[in-house]
This record gives sequence, structure tokens and C-alpha cells, in this order.
Amino acid sequence: MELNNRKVNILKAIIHSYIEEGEAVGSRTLSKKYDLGVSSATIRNEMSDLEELGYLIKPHTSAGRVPSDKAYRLYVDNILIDKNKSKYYKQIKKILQEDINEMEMFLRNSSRILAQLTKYTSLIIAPQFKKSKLKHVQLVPVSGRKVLIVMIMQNNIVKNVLLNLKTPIPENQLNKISNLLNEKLTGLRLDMIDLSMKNRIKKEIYSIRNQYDQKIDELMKVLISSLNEYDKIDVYSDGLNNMLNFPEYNDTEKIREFLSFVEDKDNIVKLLLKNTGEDLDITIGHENIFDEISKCSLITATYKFNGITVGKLGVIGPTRMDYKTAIPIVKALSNNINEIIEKNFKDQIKE
Amino acid sequence: MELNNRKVNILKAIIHSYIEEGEAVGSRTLSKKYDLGVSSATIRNEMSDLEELGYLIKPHTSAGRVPSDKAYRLYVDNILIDKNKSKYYKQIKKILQEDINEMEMFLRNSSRILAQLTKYTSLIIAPQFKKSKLKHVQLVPVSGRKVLIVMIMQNNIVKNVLLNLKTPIPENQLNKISNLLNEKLTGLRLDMIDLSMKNRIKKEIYSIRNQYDQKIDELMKVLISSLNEYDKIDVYSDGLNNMLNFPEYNDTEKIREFLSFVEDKDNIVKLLLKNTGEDLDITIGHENIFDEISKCSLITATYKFNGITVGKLGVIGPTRMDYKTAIPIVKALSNNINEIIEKNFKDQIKE
DNA sequence: TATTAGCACTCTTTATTGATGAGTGCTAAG
DNA sequence: CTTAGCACTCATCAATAAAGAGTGCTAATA
Repeated sequence: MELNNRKVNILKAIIHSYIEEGEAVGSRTLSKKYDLGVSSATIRNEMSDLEELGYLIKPHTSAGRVPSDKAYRLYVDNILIDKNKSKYYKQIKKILQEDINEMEMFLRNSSRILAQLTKYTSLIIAPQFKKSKLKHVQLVPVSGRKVLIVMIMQNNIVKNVLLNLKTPIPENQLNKISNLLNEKLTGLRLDMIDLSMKNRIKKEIYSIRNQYDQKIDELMKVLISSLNEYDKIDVYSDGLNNMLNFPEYNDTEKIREFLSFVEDKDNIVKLLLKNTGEDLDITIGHENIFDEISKCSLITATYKFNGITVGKLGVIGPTRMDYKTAIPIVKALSNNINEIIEKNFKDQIKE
Repeated sequence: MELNNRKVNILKAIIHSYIEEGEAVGSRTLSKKYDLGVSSATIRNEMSDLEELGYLIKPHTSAGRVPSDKAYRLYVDNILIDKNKSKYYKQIKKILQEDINEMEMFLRNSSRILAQLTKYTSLIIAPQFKKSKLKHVQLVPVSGRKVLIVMIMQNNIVKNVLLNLKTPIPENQLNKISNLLNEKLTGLRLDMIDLSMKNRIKKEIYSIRNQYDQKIDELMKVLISSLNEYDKIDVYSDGLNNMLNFPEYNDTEKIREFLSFVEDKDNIVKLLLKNTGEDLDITIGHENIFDEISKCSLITATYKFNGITVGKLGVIGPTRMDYKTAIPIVKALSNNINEIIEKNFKDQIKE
């Protein structure tokens, strides 16, 4: 059996109707609502075929039919043409045009906007450090025994760690150590700093201090470990309550399942980092790696800095989500973020 | 009519029963469950009195009775004796004993622990800047046109702002400006930096640069404005899905109301900053300033640095929350946080 | 041969009814 | 003052019935 033109049209109509109403679609409803040029009986036959082909599912004997994950996949890949991207692009650009000094605030805003525009739950993860190079390290004296380590990454994300030394280090030595660390570490990707390099650097620092010093071990340990932190990726999310608008979440148990899934930031990180390949990625229903969201779809996009993917953003909603508006919105936001990052956080120096 | 001993005992039994079961309590159930030494008929009469006095509410004619906000208030203020504080204190101390270099991570952890222990929704707001003094400013050169402003507050919270200059400032001048800013601004409370001071400082910076310079205006503007930010208080929350365990949230509409309230960080900030006076504060039901949570109670505590309140933490749950365990947990966590902040973020220098 | 009208049948949804049971308030007796 | 007894109220739950939407098959039609 073949997926002819008429079948595709009927399937498309069913998908549109189901996305809109959230209720199983019957042949008669369909023939009244959409001008398909054939009677309900014919539609009935075609629907029966579509079910056999795996594109439709019957919730029960007399309830009409519902699109399967396979149907949404076909729809997203082959039927859907996304328009309005430039419309959303301009709209988002206008809203985002505020202060963008602080990465954190900027992403929080983006997350809110994404949720508001799509009416789904937005997810954003902040730049990954491991893939980013270190640009500048500075040890700032805070007071006698305290040193603030300021790390500036290639993408101008700043990371601070406050270090509690057991005995003070004089400021001039601190500066020398700063310079040394800069010399040795800048330009390196964080996951490339290995043990032998650490030891080499430690040795050199000892020569500055003219003696072995336990505090240096301490400092190096904190520096390296905080650079290597993988699980500390920041997660921003907004619009959780948007999910409650959908009849599929009329049930407290369903809400709990979704909520506890999204509240666990580890899940979000794993989910968003799953597919790193494409700029735009859509996973539908059971394609998702987590069972808890096997009735959800996820649209994600990357954002980049100097061509390197440094973060991801996206929306999660029921599988019957409105792909035709959600996709261009995600794309438009991702483009905007890319541009703003390039413009506002970009370094002058050629890499 | 007077609130005699027997009435108080009956009320206490009703409150305990209702906190435990979540269902309206009847006279017969009560006489079976608790040994009150009188018959159900007597209890019935007393309950009728308690209703007249405003401590009990009848959901409908034949459904038993439910404690009013006034009843919980009496219970919390006069009936409840909190034990187990030291038990929870030790338990939390053990859990928190991890890396506490980063304030953000530390508070996020605390928030998770609070939600897990209480089984309610936890809320924490991070140190308020306005009330904190500036300890150190450092301008770190990132690259030609970019300068990172690192501000270290008295409580060792660090704040970064990346500044995009239109023309570069040489590093030696940057250092001089850093020194000048330190000299002029450290020790001042942020809300005390006024316009005339700003102008004086600007003048001095100009003299370093030997000329009027539009970029200095820019720098000062960013510096001051980012110091004065009030609405950027960080909010941490966890255990949203805990609320779904309560039968009062069996209704999607109720969940939505709660969720959209808590998702809005502005609400949380306003809520927690409402009462600044007491170390421990409990607001019950309609005592809350927001209608959306008029069926919730809130237990908050402060955390301090050098005796100054710098943040708040607490739990929110249904009015029939288990005060007798939630209160000591909040207290115990607040004590722990206080100690950890004192120990790990405390400066050597006497203020 | 493909399409359509007609019809019996299925199954969910919604409303109705009645029984059950927990609870109250009043009265009168202890 | 306390308590037993009793009529009455009202939410909850289960069973039943009616309505409505949809399917699949068959036979007629273009």
C-alpha cells in the first residue's frame, strides 16, 4: 500500500485538527471541517489504510483516530513548511534589545520570552565550559587569606571561585602566579588540561614561592576542579504552568510526572545535550530518551560562539504541539541569541 | 465564652488530625482517635463553641470541621513546642558538608535539601546587595576594548559585569582607576552612593586620563547601575512537585494558580522580603499578602552575615502544613547556613 | 472500479437516581 | 454538666440509562 497524495492530505488534516482540538478526529468531522473533496465514507477507508501504515492510532473502537509519533515525524520532515521566521525574528529582536551585560540575566530573559511566545515550557542551558577555551585568569586579593580566582572564558563567560587559604600569599607573588597561569593555560580547552601539565605548572609556581607550599596544591586543585565541572551547567526554564493548559495534563499524576522530570536539572542537561549534531533538532514522543516525556515533543536549537556550539535552547510540549509556530520561534530566538552573543561578548582579538 | 483547657485540647486534636489526614474532622472520629475523656456529644458541644469563637469552620452542614487560620495561629504561637531542632541541625550539617566555594551552588543545594526534608516547596533568596558594603573593585582587562568589572561585596558575594568600551584604556590607567575606585567606594553601602559622589569620582578619573572621556561616563554608569540593581535578586526554589501530594491540589486549576505564582520570581522576592523583622516568621493563609496563596502557609527564616540579614529562606505549603516538623527544619537550616557563611565567606579584617 | 449512502454496532461521556455513611443539632434523661 | 438517642443534612459512590460520535461492512451508484 502506498502513501498517495490523498492519504497525505487527509493525514495532514487530521494532524491539524488534532493539534488544534486535542481530540480524536472522526471521518465525518473531518469531511465537514476540511474540504477534502470526498465523502466521509472514503475518508473512512483511507483512515483505515493510514492506521494499517502506522500513521494513525485508535484510542478505542468508536473514538476517531489520533496521529502517531510516526505521523508527526512525517509531518515535521516532509509536510511542514515553516514561514514566519523573519516575523518572529524581528519581534524577538525588539524584545531582547535590553541590557545584555550579564549572560545570566540575558538567558533568563530569553527563557521567559520563549515560553511566552510558544506557550510551552522553555528550556535553556548555559554555555558549556569544557568545550570552551580559557582566555584569562586573574587572582584577585580579597583579604589576607582569601583569594578570588576570576576565570574568563573564550566566550567571555566569567566564573569566580573564592579560595580560602590557610596562610596568606603576598600580592606581588599573587600577580606573578597570575601571569604564570595565564601564560600556561590561556588558549587551552578545559578538557585538555591534564595531570602532567598540572604538575609542571605547580612546579613553576613553587619556584616563584621559593619553596614547596601546600596552599599551592590547594589553589591548583580548586582551579582545575572548578574548570572541569560538568554538572554545574546552568539551566533556565520557564512556562511550566503552560503545560497545564493542555487536556492531556488534566490528571494530577501526569502533571507530577512532568513536573518532577523538569525540576530535576540533571534531566534537562542530559536531554538537551543528547543530540549535538544539528542546529535544529526535533524529537517526537518515544524518540525521547526519557520515558517520563514519551508523550512530549522537544524542539531544540543550538547557539554558537565563533562557530562553536556553546549552549542549547528549546521548548517542550505535548506531542501534538503546534510545530508550525513553535519551530520558527525557536529558530528565530536561536538566531537572535547567536547574533547578540557575537556582538556583545565577542573579543576583538582574532583567534 | 472562654477558651478553657478542654477546648484547647480538642482544638489541638482537631488540628493534628486534620494536618495528618487532610479531611474534615467529626466529633465521633475524634472521640475514637484521641482519648479526650469525654463523649462525642460533649465534643460536639465544644466544637460548636469553637466554631462560634472562630477557630473552626464547617465546609458544609454534615462534613465535620476544619481549623481556621486563627486556629493555626493559636497553635503555632501558643500550643506548639518545637523539639528535634538539634536533630535536624546535625542531619543538615552532615549533608551540607560539601564544597561551599560557590555561593550559588551552595544555595541551590540548600534549597534542594530543604524541599526534601520538609516535603514542601522551598524558597531561598540570595543576598541583597543594597544592604551590603562594597569591599573591593577590580577592573580586569579582557581584551582591547573589553573590561571586566569585578565587584566583591562585604559578604564576599562576587558580581561581574562585562563592559564594552568604544576605545581601549591602557592597562596601567585601568589599574590606577581600579585603585581610585577602591579608595573611594570601599566600605560604602551601595544605596549610599549618590550623585555628587559619582561626579567627584568621575572628575578624579578624568584627571588620570588627562582629559574628558566619554568612556568613563559609560564605565561609571554601568558600575553604579549594576550595583544598585534591586530586582536581580537570585531566587532558588525546589520541590514544586511536592505540592501535588496534597489532596487540596487535586484540581488542575489550583495547581496552575500555585505554579504560576511560584514561577514568577518577582512574587517570591516580594513575599520573602515582606517581613524583615523576625528571625523566624510564619504567615498563615490569609495573612499572606498575595491572594494566590491565601490557602498556603509560609515559614521563613533569615540568614545573616556579621549580624546583618542578607537573605531569606523558607518553605511554602498548604495551611494544614506540618508545622511541628517544618519549623525546626527551617530553623536548623538557617542556623547551618549562618554558620557556614560566617566560616567560609567571612573576612579576616575587622569591620 | 472507485466512491458513497445506509445501517447496525461499539464504546465513551454525561446525567440521573438511590443507597450509604459520616456528621450535626436538638431534646431529654442521667 | 454530661451523655444517649434520634431526626435530618449532605457529599460520595455505584449502578443505570440515554446521547452522541465513530467505525466497518454491504450494497447501490457513477
